[in-house]
Amino acid sequence: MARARDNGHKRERILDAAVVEIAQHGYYHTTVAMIARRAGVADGTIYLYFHSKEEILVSIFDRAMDRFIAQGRQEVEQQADPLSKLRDIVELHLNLVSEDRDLAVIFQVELRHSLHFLDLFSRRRIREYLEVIAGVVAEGQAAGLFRPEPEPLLTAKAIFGVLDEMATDWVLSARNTRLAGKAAAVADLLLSGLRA
Amino acid sequence: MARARDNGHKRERILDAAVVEIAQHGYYHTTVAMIARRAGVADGTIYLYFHSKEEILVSIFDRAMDRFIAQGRQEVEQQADPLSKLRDIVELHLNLVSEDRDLAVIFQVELRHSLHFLDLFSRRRIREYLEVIAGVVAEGQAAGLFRPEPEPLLTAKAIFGVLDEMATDWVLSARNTRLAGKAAAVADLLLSGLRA
Amino acid sequence: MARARDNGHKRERILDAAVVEIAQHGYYHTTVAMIARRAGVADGTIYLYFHSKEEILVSIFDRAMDRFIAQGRQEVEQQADPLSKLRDIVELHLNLVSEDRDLAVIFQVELRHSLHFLDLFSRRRIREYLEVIAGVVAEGQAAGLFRPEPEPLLTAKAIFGVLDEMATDWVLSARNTRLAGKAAAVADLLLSGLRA
Amino acid sequence: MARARDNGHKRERILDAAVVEIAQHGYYHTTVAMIARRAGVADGTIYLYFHSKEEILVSIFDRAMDRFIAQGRQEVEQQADPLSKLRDIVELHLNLVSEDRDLAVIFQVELRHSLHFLDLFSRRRIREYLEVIAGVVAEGQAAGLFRPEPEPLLTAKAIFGVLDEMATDWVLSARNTRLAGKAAAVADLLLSGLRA
DNA sequence: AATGAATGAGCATTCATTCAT
DNA sequence: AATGAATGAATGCTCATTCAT
Repeated sequence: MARARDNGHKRERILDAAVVEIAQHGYYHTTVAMIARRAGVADGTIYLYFHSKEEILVSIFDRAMDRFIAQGRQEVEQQADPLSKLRDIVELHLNLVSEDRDLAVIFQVELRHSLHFLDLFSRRRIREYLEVIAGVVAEGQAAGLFRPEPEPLLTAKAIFGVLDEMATDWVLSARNTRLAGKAAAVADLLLSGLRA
Repeated sequence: MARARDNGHKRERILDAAVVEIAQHGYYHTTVAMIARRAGVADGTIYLYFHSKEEILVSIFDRAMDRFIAQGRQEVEQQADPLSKLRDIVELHLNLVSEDRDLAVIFQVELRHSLHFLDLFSRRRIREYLEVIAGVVAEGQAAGLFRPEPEPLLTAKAIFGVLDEMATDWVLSARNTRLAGKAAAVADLLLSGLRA
Repeated sequence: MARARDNGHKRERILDAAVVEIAQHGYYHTTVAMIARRAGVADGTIYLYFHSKEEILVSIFDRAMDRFIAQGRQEVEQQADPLSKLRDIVELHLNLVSEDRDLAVIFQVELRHSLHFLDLFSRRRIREYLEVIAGVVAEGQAAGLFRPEPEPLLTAKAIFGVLDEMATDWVLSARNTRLAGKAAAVADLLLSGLRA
Repeated sequence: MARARDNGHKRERILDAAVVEIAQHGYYHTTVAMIARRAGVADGTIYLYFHSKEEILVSIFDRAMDRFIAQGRQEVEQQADPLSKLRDIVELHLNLVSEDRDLAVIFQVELRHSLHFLDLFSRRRIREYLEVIAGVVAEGQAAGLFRPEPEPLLTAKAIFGVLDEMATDWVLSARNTRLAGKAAAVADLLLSGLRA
């Protein structure tokens, strides 16, 4: 069990190291050796935990999305009102992004690398996330709180698009901007377009 | 003059070839030799027109943005009413994206590659585009047609975010979806959130 | 320890292979792949032991100069008489050159390649060698055995020039000439000019 | 005839440009385009006057050796006394070298490039030069002015070696040294070893 | 499990030379 | 004679991955 925990630790350490290196140098300019050095393991050791360099990227994405979606579902369950749910999702999204700039860089920039990658992996998980949002939209429409015309999934994509653009804009802008501080304004903008 | 036209042609042919290859294989998996072969020139010829492989990517972006912004400004000038202007921008954006799928792949996926690239080049040009949109928003607010609270630039980013997400979604989805067909719905969604 | 010996071996094997290839084809026409093939290692392995192709050339020079200067100093210490010392230096120089023709080719021809290289590396080491000779000249002058007028360093350069020209002449001439056999005549020539 | 003179001029201009560029950047780092630009002609024009880049180097050498040997022979003929003849050769050699530093760099450094080149071309011409010197030595021995033992050709090589080393030393040293100023000392050194 | 030396496929770029104009 | 655009062969170096220890 101590051994198992060590391994867990080592896998995590490798992922943590990869996040820092990839955020700083970009996926293609980060070598496996750089990740190994930062993680404090030998190059070959990486391959005991991951099959390839690409799998490291996928794992970073998966680990983060697990946390992301779990937190999103939790928020949604804690609130009764669809309006508050949406407001909370906006806040959560922008908070999570601004909490870990390195991770944000990877999500907003590095994961867009390859059509292949986006296609196979991330899109499937993002669809999960979109469906959480779409559920809230449908719920609000059913309750007569939101305008009934917009299609929930299209609306969810629009909401995600706005949040994603804010995140990218923040990642690419000067460091001192507060992303989280814009959450209220963004939520207002989105809700005013939805309200019945 | 024949020479000048030939050279223009050759540069264009190289860019056209690069668009196809990069859309298909991604920037890092596209070799200069592949671009040269498709353009029907020798490898070395590429370097008579571009200093480096990266400059090809920048040039693809610049050439497209020139056309994009020019058409955007033209549409904006042709319409008097801010509501119609926004509707036209939405339509134009989605139309241009769906007109050339390879170029769209490059814009929605490949150009997001590197923080460095986004930082130095594309962000500056995208800012120009954002300002065209923000101008329309401010105009609509001044005319009392749009709600006065939302900050024009933030709103422009939100609008761009929605359009960009639609474009990415289309690029990553099955081919037979009609992106242009969604323009009306998207425009409604955006305008309903803005109207006073 | 076996590992350490192996590594030493591998580095030496690469240098040995480089001497043969560069002597035969010249530095610029010797590819790293050629050196690797002869050394029996993969191309990439070269770069575990040397940072660049140029560093291989520098290392050949350094390895040889270390041996050369050490042997020169040893000879000088073993003899008491400045006349015998000079005679021994002449003999040693011409012997060492004629012992390894490939190495001689590199010293007499390939290392003269670039002003930059000569400037930075070889000249500094050659200066060490010149000073050993100049020391003997000064010693002979102090003992009244050599004419007092000639400046020791100028004289050392003259002696080195004669030896170097003999070496180059031998390297560029037909193979069957015996360079070492000329040592006595050369020594006589040099000493007759120095003797008081 | 005007045309012929122009061509002569153009060939000379190309050689002059090549001397400057090769002295500054080395043979392998000088491109044909660089030479063409400095000479004020198109790249292709070079090939109307020279078959290859290497032929330019050969031609630089030949042009200089023609002048060199001619002047050497002239000096030798003007003097009656073998001692004065040798003294003049030393002076001429060092003067010519120090008159054109770029050319000197090429002679002392760049021409040592390749065994092939030294072998085929320069050695033959240098042999001519050595024979002029050897002739003077033999003449001095016949007249009883020089010691009879040293073989004239060996002695000529030794003399050439000394002069060549002085030249290389000057080329590689700081610029302000006066090479010509050392001629007297060098001549003394050489003659003291020869005199009967 | 862990290591890290070794591998070798892969690629952007340069530049001597040619040739249509 | 002169041009200079076009060619394409050639090569140093990197780095993901393997495997003997």
